[in-house]
Amino acid sequence: MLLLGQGEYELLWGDRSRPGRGRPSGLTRERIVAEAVAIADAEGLHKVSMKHLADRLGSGVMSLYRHVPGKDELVILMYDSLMDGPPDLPDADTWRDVLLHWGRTVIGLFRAHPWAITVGTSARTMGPGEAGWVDHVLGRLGALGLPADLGLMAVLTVDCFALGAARPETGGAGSSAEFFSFLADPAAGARFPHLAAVTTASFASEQLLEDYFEFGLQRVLDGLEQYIDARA
Amino acid sequence: MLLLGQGEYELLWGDRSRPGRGRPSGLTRERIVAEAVAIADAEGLHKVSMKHLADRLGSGVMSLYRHVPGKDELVILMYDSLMDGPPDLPDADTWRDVLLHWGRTVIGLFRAHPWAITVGTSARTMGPGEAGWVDHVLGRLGALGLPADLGLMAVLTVDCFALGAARPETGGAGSSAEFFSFLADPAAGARFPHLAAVTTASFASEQLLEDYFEFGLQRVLDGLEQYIDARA
DNA sequence: GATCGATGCGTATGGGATACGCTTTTCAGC
DNA sequence: GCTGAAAAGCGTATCCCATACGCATCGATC
Repeated sequence: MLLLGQGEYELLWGDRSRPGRGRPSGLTRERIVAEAVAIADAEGLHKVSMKHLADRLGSGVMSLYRHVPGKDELVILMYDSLMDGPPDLPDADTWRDVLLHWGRTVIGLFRAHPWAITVGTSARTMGPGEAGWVDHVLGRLGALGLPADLGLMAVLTVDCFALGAARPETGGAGSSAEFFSFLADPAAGARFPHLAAVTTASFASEQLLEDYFEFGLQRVLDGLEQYIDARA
Repeated sequence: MLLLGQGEYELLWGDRSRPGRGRPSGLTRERIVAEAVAIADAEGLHKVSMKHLADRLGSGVMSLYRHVPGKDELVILMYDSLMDGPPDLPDADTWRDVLLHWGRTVIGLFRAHPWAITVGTSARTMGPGEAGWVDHVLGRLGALGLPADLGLMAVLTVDCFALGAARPETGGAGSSAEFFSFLADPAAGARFPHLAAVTTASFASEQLLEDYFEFGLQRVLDGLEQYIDARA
């Protein structure tokens, strides 16, 4: 099936129904996208080449282009496919807990698929998967009494924070020590006195640095709560 | 000058002094990096190719490799070079205002150099430029009475939010309308009822959606303030 | 069974990164 | 000044990648 519009909207939301005529396809967009995600998860996004992908699928390279307009579009579809189906959110009694679980789910997604971080920071059009996820949380938040427009702002805020905190390094252990490894050089300590002082102090409370996502998330929720309470 | 270690640490922090011997270089790493940044700013990161860059510099392609180990490393250097010199922060009387300006400065950087967003979400080692910026804010925060370790956590939190909010689309006008354009289709409205309800409501308070960075930043600062006050 | 329309895919093209090795240039030490 | 070590500059060749084009193939509809 050929895509007519070249915009992302057409790509993500366009009519994908097949006219009855013509040869039915063995390859499907879904298979292609799923395999590409598998490669990206296992070997990194830079290993997702049309050739490698076609080999895995047992097809010719150019066959892929019957189902996907190009490489860039494939990556966009890969991203949206990660959010196919509702997000796995535990039950909660307060909107604050819903947002807490939402934040953890979002960062969990990016930690499981680090290649998606890049896509998330550049996507321009919301796809059906992402729309489904957002719709789902908004439903939960609404049911717990959070006004609609505030709910959207809250979700966007938590989203932004989670996305920004999701740097690949965050996932690994001992990352902060590595991040600040340059301070081992005494000259660097003199060049960056405040930073050196701070990190020396902070290595005592190492926990904080390692868990800065949880720390920040709680702060974000505190801030949202304060704003929403003031509104009520 | 050839780089021995292939790690980012060596790249960013390694000894770059030149032994007296040998031909002095016309090209310098600084010139190369600066030109690459100029290309990325004007034409996008994907237009920064070794060939294009060499042409601009009036040199041969392979000459670049005498000063930079490879393309990936060049991009890392480009990123860090954006933070060469102290950040431009207005004077402020409270640590809250310092953090507010910090957040705006950081997102301003990413809005001015959208290609840097991708790098920021993947960088693993802090370079001298970034260290200088962080050291600078920490100095300001410390002078206004914020304890050192809390300052670092606060800066990291604001950083994460700014980075996550810095999607390229954020800069443009009318982006939220485009982002939700799929809701124009009545079928989508039925499929995503909560989202449809919310956005219909939200388009009344369009301001909020367009300025969600400012909104979120204030919430983050509220949350940090609450936590820090409770500590004191 | 003829036809139309879609699929599968081989080949060719143009670009990109970079390994290798040769040439050129400079300065340290004589 | 001369000489040679050391570093810079860079042309060539190689390999990988995305993708335009066109042809062969296949199935459902008529």
